[in-house]
Amino acid sequence: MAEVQGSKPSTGLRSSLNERGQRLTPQRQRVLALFEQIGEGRHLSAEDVHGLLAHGEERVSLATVYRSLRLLSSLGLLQELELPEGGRRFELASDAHPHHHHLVCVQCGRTEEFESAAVLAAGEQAATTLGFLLLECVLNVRSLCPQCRGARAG
Amino acid sequence: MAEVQGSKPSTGLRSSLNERGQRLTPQRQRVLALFEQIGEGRHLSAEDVHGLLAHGEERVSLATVYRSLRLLSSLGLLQELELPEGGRRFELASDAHPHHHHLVCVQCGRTEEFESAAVLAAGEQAATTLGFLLLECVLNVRSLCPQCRGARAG
DNA sequence: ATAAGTGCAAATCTTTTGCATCAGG
DNA sequence: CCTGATGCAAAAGATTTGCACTTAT
Repeated sequence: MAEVQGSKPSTGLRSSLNERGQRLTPQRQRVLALFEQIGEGRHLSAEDVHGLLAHGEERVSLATVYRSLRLLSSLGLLQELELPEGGRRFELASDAHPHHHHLVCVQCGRTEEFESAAVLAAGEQAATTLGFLLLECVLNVRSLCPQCRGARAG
Repeated sequence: MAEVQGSKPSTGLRSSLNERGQRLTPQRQRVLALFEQIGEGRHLSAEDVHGLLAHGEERVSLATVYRSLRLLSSLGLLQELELPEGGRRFELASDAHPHHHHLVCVQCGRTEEFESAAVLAAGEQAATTLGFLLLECVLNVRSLCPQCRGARAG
């Protein structure tokens, strides 16, 4: 099912790179393709990416994974997460869901995503009031999921 | 205005610790007092805390700073931030502003805080919908401050 | 060709731990 | 006293960097 080929999703990647005099390498394509294959809501650390690409010919050195994550983020193709629990993580930046929010269970780590026009509006209002230009707006709701909630309540 | 004395703010600290069979040590008091002295909106890393407490008798070893930050956070007296730019940071947890949001300039790092009932309401609605129990709700707005905005438009 | 990118290993952080010593309750 | 806490230094992770070699353009 998750059989997506690295075939030709890098159209945007190639042009972004060319503009900056940078090159489209198989490593960069693999890293980006990995995020595209696993789907939008997934959060991966550098180590995760390195591990997932460890297959046969697909391997990318950890140093290059770090370099690629930074590059792809700066190109706006990946988004660095802001969830403190457990190191730096990245997810695919989505045009469809540029300002999506996270409901995180602080107990078990379960994460659900959601969107909210009201939140975006509030963020925009705050930005405007202070003269800032909003780029992205992410709400993190630290909470207890149904299971952990039950467990704690005893 | 922000003239808070380190004198006797540890009332809550002492009792919280006693409940858990833990001790009120001068190091823990110093770390907490530092956050109280610098005021609510300030974000400090472990290294910052260690540096700021480096004065004469006040010094606290870095290892203890780390241990204290974790402890104070678990007691709810400090709050770990979720801003990726530049390592783990903490701020004083405030009863007055439990769910405050951050407007962060991605260029220069300038950070402004604000509150919003609408955001909290949205967070609560999402939590309720999915059966989660909301603990805390933090909106991070990545943006460009007036200065950097001007510079970039240049 | 030629400058950018990669892999590897070494160098840097950042954070955690083991252990002997110290001190709060 | 006795157990929890501290400081130090070593250990463990996480991320970055120097360099010789490879490769997109």
